[in-house]
Amino acid sequence: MATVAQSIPPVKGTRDFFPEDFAILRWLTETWRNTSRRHGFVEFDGPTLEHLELYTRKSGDEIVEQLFHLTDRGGRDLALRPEMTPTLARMVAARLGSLPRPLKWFCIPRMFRGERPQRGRLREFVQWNIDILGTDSPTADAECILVAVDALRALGLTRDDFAVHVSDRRLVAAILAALGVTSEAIPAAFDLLDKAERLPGDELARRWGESLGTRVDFARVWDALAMPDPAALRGELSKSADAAAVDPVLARFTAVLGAIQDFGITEFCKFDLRVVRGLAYYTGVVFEAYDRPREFRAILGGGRYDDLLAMFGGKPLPAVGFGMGDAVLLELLASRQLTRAVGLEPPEVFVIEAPAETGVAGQGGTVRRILATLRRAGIAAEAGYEVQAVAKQMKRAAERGVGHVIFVGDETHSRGVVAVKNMKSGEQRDVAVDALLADPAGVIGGAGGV
RNA sequence: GUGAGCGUAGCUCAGUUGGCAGAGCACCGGGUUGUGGUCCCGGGAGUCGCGGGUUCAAAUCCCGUCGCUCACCCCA
Repeated sequence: MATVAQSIPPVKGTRDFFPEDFAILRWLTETWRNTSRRHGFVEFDGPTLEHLELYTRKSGDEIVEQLFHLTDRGGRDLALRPEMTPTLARMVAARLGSLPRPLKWFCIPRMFRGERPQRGRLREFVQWNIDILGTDSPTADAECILVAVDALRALGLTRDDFAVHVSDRRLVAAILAALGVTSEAIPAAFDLLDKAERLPGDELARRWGESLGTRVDFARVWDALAMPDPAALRGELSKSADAAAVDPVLARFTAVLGAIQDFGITEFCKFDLRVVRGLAYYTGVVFEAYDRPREFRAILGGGRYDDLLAMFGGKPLPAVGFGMGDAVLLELLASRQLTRAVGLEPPEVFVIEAPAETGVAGQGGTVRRILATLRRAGIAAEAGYEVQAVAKQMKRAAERGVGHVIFVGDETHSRGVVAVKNMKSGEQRDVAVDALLADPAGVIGGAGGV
């Protein structure tokens, strides 16, 4: 019987959004959208389908295994977009000369990844992207963090729920260098630091030794990165020959922290050099937000990527931004019972047609005229398709939570009136059909407010 | 691609020395023919994931298979 549902379920890692589910997703995306606008960002979008090469050029061929790729009839290799940055880079590069800078753009695309789903990771998901392009100001770095914090607060999360861990790759690199990691080995070190908390200790030590040799002890590095504030860097770097080279980086990072302070979100942030991000293209400040108990994966991640745009557009363009996916965030919000729904609001008015006495004409036509007039006037109105017992229809109206019920029945036939009932107060009065049709907003408003 | 756990009604699940498949929620109907969410009564619904084996008898035991979940790989 229900064989389709059984034999053709949703594709693994994708989700059916029933109205009550979609209402939660809408709440989330509209909060993202409103937050973006408050902070001066404009929305853009690009195609869901892109040339495969757009992704392989930056990341190499191995990424093909991790995305959905297909071939069109002309033999072109295409991919469902697994990330937004290449599309953004192309669009910006196309109009680089004419766009006023800086650019503050956001988007809320659906994205796809061809991997096995697991907790907080799906094959189709929604990700909010915030990017500021064309400025290397430390204020822009801090502003991205401000936007992220503001959105999470708008969703109901507090300083007890999450923290943004702020770091800078160049500072981490300086510490690694001071501890003896060669510059060639730094990318591999970043990669392992990014995985450090997910890998078992022995596996981590094995890979560390494999990539970096045994001369530099991982535990030593890990401890050094736990320093509580940037000032401690000087002590850590005192032995290093080129400690002075770090000063400009440190000064800029301090400026970012100062801007965070000015924005009033210091209590939501945490200095944490153990955050480096897995991607190779970050060039400076990087940050990730986590729930405080660290029960879930990272809620968001981002940072400065000053060299990436040049790879696509030819001309360099400094940039900073972050991405925040819906999967982990919705799990966190659900665990705090903070999820809300928008778009499921009940209609303001429910029109009930009472069964007519024998010999009296039905009032279906009047019901339909009232419905259409109310809706034209901007008042959401509903009615059943069949005439049922009034008690039954009242039950439906009450369950849906409508504000007003309009009764259409024999009095409508005999006296030209309907009864308008305010469901909250219980107050009910007769209103001429003509008056209702002439001024629906006045009647409904007058019956007890919208 | 690797490893572990789990598959019984739409949902959450119960169902052990193998013996006729159940509960709650949800849904639908009714509670004396024109006004409320509670409450009462009733109803539909499942090839117990699928296939094979053992047995007089399998949701239950054995083998296989598919699916889901979680972890790993990867993390944009």
